[in-house]
Amino acid sequence: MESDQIPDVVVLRLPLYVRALTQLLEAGAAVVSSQELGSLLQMTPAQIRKDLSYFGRFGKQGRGYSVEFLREELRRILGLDRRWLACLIGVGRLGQAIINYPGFAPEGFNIVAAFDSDLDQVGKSVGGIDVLPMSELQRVVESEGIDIAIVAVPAHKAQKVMDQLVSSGVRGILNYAPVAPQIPMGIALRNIDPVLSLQSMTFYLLSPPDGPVASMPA
Amino acid sequence: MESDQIPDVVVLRLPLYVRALTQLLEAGAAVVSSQELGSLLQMTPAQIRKDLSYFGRFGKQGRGYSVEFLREELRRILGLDRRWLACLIGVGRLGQAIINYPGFAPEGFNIVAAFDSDLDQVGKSVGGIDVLPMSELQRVVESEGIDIAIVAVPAHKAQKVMDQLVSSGVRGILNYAPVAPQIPMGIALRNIDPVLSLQSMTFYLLSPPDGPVASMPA
DNA sequence: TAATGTGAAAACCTTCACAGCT
DNA sequence: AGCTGTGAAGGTTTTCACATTA
Repeated sequence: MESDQIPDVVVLRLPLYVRALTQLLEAGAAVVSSQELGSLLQMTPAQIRKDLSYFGRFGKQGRGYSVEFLREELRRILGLDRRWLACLIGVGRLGQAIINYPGFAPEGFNIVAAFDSDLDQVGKSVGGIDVLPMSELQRVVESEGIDIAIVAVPAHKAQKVMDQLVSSGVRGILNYAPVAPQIPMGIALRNIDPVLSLQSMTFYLLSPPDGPVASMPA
Repeated sequence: MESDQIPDVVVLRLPLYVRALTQLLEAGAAVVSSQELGSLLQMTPAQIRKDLSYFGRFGKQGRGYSVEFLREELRRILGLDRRWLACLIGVGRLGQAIINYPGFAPEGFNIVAAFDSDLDQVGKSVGGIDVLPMSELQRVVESEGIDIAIVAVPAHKAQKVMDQLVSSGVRGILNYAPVAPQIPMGIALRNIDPVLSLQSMTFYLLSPPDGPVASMPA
């Protein structure tokens, strides 16, 4: 065995810490305690300290954490200190909204290619990117060094696209199609599904609970 | 004390079951076992049976579950057997994509009003819906009986909007802004944040694990 | 026979509480 | 004096395994 496996839930929380630390940095804070960070994110200080302890010892006892240092470390751990190239599959309405979404590039995620199986779309330019046919997928993924694919195709085409992506060499998939894709081990998958979010939310709208109602932002 | 509290993770999975059952129904399946459902969703049969057992006894021993019956029951439990009215806050690029997204209405989620604090946007029609000023929020939420708000405003405006929504009487919030909102207990909150999803995914792209890499589709 | 429903066990995650460092 | 880092405790979720029943 090598180093202990990091719980998935912990990895899901690290980007939240990075975001909070970025805010603090912009606000001019030099040091932060787990207490403060916790109240900012509505989490317990103990959870934050425990999460960080999986990766090292970043704080100074009696003082807290250097905002800038901790932020840098977490960004390095998550691989956010470099650029990631992504391609988009499907340039319908949703795909176009994704390619024009201004939130990806500033965070280091660059959409550098777009594909569509509809030959009427191929050749068009969407958000400044030429739409290529699916037959070009593997070649472009390899030549450009694309790591991530963003899938915005109709549900009934999603599994086939996933299969093509996996064999093209993409290593991570951000899936917007409302399906539960079958993906081999070793490929990272994240699903974005607002309908699913609403459908679990309504449970709590029917029978308001006593306790707090919230969700992991993921 | 009344009936035992249902774990949140269980509620998050119910819509997945509903979706799989809908597919099975369309494929003409009359009966399904937890085994089959599990392989469709890449979950263990035991987990599915346990999840369902929180709500009742829906199966027949030796046979499995009636696809149609189980689907109906789960839809009733989640409150999906009725319409839900939603309003949209923020009609920028993202907001327009949301209002034009064709996936909500067929699932019973109807966006019936849109608001924006930018008075240049007010009065326009987006996706067939008139954009109203924020000052109209409370009146419209009450008169139309709106339960859910979808937030698509810039990060720096999000918390203020949340506060307005809470006092307007909305009971659930689907948040697309990249922030961790402070919300009082009793309001249901779901966050949609593709950047956060990518930022946790890259961890696994750096150091490919031995185990499977996946995420709750939420 | 075949698959559910469920207590009990195991695994996992969060919180506690305090030793130890600055 | 104050806050981290962390074993241990506590709580929650998943998995097991089998009695039960159609």
